[in-house]
Amino acid sequence: MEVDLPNVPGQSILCTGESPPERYGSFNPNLDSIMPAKNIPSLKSVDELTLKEARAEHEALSTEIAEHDRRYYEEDAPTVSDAEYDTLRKRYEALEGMFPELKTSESLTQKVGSRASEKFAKIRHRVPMLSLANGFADEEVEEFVERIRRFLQWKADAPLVFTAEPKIDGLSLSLRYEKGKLVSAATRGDGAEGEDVTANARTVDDIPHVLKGSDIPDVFEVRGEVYLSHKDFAAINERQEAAGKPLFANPRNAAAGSLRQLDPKITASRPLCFFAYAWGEVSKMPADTQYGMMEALRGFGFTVNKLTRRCSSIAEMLEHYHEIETDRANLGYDIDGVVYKVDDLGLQQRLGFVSRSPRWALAHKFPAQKAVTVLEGIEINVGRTGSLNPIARLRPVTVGGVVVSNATLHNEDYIKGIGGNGEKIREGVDIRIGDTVIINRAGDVIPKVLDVVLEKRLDDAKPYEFPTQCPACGSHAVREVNPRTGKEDAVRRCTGGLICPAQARERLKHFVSRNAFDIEGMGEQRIDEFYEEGLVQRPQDIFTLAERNARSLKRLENREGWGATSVSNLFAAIEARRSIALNRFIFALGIPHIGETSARLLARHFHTFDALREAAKAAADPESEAHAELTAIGGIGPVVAETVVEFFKEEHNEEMLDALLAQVNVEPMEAPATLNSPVAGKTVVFTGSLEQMTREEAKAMAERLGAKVAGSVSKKTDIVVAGPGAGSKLAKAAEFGVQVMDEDGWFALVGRNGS
DNA sequence: ATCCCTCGAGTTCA
DNA sequence: CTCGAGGGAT
Repeated sequence: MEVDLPNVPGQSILCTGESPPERYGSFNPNLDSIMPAKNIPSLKSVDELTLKEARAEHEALSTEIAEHDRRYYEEDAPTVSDAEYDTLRKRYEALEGMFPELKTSESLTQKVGSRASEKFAKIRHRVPMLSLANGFADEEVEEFVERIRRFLQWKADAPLVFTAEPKIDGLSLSLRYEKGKLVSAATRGDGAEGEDVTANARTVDDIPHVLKGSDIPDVFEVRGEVYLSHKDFAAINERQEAAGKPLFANPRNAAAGSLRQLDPKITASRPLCFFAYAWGEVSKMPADTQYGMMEALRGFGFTVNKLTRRCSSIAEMLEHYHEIETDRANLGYDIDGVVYKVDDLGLQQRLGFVSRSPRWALAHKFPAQKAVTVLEGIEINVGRTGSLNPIARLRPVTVGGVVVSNATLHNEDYIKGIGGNGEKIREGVDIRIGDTVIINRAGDVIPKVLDVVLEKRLDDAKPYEFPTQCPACGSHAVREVNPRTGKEDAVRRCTGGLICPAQARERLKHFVSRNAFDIEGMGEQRIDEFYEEGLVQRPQDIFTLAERNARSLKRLENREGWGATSVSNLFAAIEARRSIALNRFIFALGIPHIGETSARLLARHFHTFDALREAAKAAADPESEAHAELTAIGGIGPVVAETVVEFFKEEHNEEMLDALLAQVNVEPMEAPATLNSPVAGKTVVFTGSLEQMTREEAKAMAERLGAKVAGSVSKKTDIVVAGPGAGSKLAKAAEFGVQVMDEDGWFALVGRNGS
């Protein structure tokens, strides 16, 4: 058996030109983290065109768009993604905006029946649609309940009631009713913003157009799951087959496909069902428990799942879980687990959220489907940070309706059968090429090698030798030793740094990615090509591309598959990003350990890029004030500070920054919007034992109000909330003259529930 | 010194 | 979605 080490280890994922599926955003109350860059700045290159050029481009676009429209409407076979279509359309409109004489009666913008600029309009959820924490083992349910008891400081014998209901495997939908009438329906989308599928939702029998009953809140957002029964799924697939159309892999895909039909008539012909189980914005709550809400929903005319129960102990929860599991095959629709929720809505509110899921709910999933296949090879990809990432190449196998041919192997130790904190496969069992392996899809998504079938191991199978040289540049690849713990890092990294082409490409991909510069049309493939051809090798090259192209003989327009339009689209996308928010800019640099969150922390603290840069350079001396300032930022510790310092020390980076800053405008970050609360922007320290709330609750509450919560008192502290038994911190507060109050004082200041 | 949580950086397929 | 590691609390 041979190992195929690819020369070019970059990713092999296809770039469709469409932006990748939305990654989850952060669902903290402040949603700025997931907001796209503000308004798109003017398309600069349009106003540089002469009328003659504009006319030519306008005409070309007109033909192209008309053709896409025809394909879309008449053949139902579009050849471009919606995103690409939109770019064309926007450019077209921009041209007309600049040269109104182009706007004749022949213009596509003047004709009716033109395709809407996007398939579905977006709807912003007033209350984000969150995901649930999940677990597989019974113990995880116990931990979940324990965690809640601890958080609430609930005594062991104090009653705590949960609801338990099947977790439907469909699509989440949010329905908005105003004065009892259905006004809109939106898919979950990324949780913050979904697609408007109102017309389609109206065709679902289980979704009432008007709520029943008398005491109906003015605003009621009902959430639940759209799904297809097994019977209807089979019928739809029969019809698809008869019509020679591709079959749906599973009921969930079929339901998704049906709901996202542009023509509601098609949706109407698919017998979709809907279970209600949650809510978003509600002007007046009809009940104060989860179970009560379910009953209320039924009263309003919704279908709620019959298997919803109230449970008052872990034993009851598990019993109901196993009951549902036993019944699973007979339900007639797909479920993938059981959801537990704290019944009391007051307690739900107290429990609040951890990152992006509620602390008061857990999805207890059924064991994931497994499959057996053969490990045909191990490939090594090189990441942006130089990490050597092993990928299992598998003999293709179907797991849960999807064909899987790759899976991650995590790192060297995982292959060797040495477990870190996470699970190892099995004590002392390593993974070898040619092995028969068991895989599943973790959380039904990411394929993972679970175990090796040792009985089937080939006699000549040898332990896999993890490369100690970078497959891309040949540099040494090492596992650094963590100076604190004296332990080796789990990942082996290429030491090639700037000379490693794989790292350079990955850094570029990061730079243009959605949460960084977000340059549309700069996908994996295009970066790879441009890099290869020497057109774009460093971030700053992106912004001089158009200029160089204009001078060069080897023009982009002459490349195969490139027309004037694709080139002007790309340039327009680049121009649109010449101005960028500070936090995005910092994130885009790809400094190790600086992700979205830390980038925002730095942006908020320094306000301008120059300030950050100055501070980082001054912090080269670990004894300096600047160094202390860095580590004083909450969330930035010694390791992260050091990495930032190192980044700005590097001469190549200096050069890159100078070149880049000559090309782009980094918008200073304004001081965080002062929330309308008495503690907004203040730094609060809680000390002593708190009697009316737990520390965690206090912290969550203060942060909700826009305050920063610190652990120790300094001269930057604004308020110290001291309970009984407060000691040194109280003394410090006196020393610095910081305002001190007790819990009652705190509540008097901010109100009982923190609103 | 050790826990717990959050974050970053990697990952699949359609 | 997962892991490992950093940061902060204990």
